Amino acid sequence: MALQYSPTVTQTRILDAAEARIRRYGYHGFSFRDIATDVGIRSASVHYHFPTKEDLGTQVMRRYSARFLHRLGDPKEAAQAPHNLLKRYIEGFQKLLVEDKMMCLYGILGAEICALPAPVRDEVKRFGEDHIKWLKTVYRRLNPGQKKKTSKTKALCLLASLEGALIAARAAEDTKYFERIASELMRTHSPLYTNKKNNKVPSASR
Amino acid sequence: MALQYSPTVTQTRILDAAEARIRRYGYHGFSFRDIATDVGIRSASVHYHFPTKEDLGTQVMRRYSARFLHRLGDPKEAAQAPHNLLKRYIEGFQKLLVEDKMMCLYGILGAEICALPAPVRDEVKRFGEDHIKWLKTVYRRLNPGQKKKTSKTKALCLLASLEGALIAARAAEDTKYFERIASELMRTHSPLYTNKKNNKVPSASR
DNA sequence: GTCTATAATTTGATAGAC
DNA sequence: GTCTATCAAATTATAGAC
Repeated sequence: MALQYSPTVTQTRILDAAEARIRRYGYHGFSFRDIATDVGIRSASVHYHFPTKEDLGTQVMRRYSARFLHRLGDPKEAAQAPHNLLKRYIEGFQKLLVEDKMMCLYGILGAEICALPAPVRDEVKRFGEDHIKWLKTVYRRLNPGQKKKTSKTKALCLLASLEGALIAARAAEDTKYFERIASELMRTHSPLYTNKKNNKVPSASR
Repeated sequence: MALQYSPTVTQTRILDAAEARIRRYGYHGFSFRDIATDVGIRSASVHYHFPTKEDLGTQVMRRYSARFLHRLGDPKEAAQAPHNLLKRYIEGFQKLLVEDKMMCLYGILGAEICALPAPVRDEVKRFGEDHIKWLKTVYRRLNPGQKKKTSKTKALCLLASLEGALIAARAAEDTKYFERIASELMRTHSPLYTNKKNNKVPSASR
């Protein structure tokens, strides 16, 4: 399959355009002609790089997942306090909304999961698995005493809350909706944090 | 606009089919011919009842919202303890997943909000407003001392978490994902509840 | 690699007979 | 109210010239 190693400039621009389209309108909300127009080529040229829509969708989701995970970094990195990793995680979602002004691919493709070709569906599924694993690791560090199952449940809760928060904020056309949920999540999920604007970490209370 | 008072049998069957299609595949994932096949008529007959796709989508969302709110009941009903109302609320979402095996319309249409005609978008937005208002009222009853803003934030959190939980559970093809999030939400949002299977209410501890 | 041209299908929507 | 027939546009995708 294409793009296993290094995408060309045109391929990158096609992936960028397709990602933006999907994150706004969903998998069935864009066409090859749309992408062609965005990039400034013809739709046949898009097909040259990505033979089918299924191929393009799969590559878009795969690149998105890899980039997201890369930005998150290693959840076991000793230099990073676990609550800072959680903070970074939540801020990552906030950037999707505020900077990109788009949905998360996992959220929008996950919602229409039944409508997706199997390879795209598999990539969406994998995004979820990867994030739950990453978060589970962070929660284990944050609270080493608790059961593994509890860490996973908390991971699930955070991922679900953030995806839902993106949807609610976009439906209400109010970014603050996301921010209020994010604050509450920081408060709930990381007991070291207060809900005031105090990002400093107390020694080790509670 | 149609359906203001009483839909005919055929109109109801069209709305049922359209709702099921949208909740699985999204707004752009169904056609008038799909609906016609589901109902057993021709696509021109569907257009007779709902002239445009925008009309159909709007009516589907409007009926869904009204039905959901009706099932929730009055959030101020004195006979219902507020934590029971929250429990009912969460169980309502669980039924969408387990019985219907579909998304919530707010979740799937909210995700692709940019791709929707304005009238449909307005109905989606209204669903969110109605639910946040309903939940806010319940949280106010549950904790009369807290700020109004806090109640609204909690309402936002619950709605977002449940929508995200539906997405995560469906993407992972594992209903238990939803159940684990739901349990955690009951624990977090209603301090009277333990996370054990104990639905009885203690007198007034904490 | 990108183009023109086009095939094959599907889409939302309408006209008019019954 | 449902049908047949049809339209115009859009869709995914391919063939072949440059």
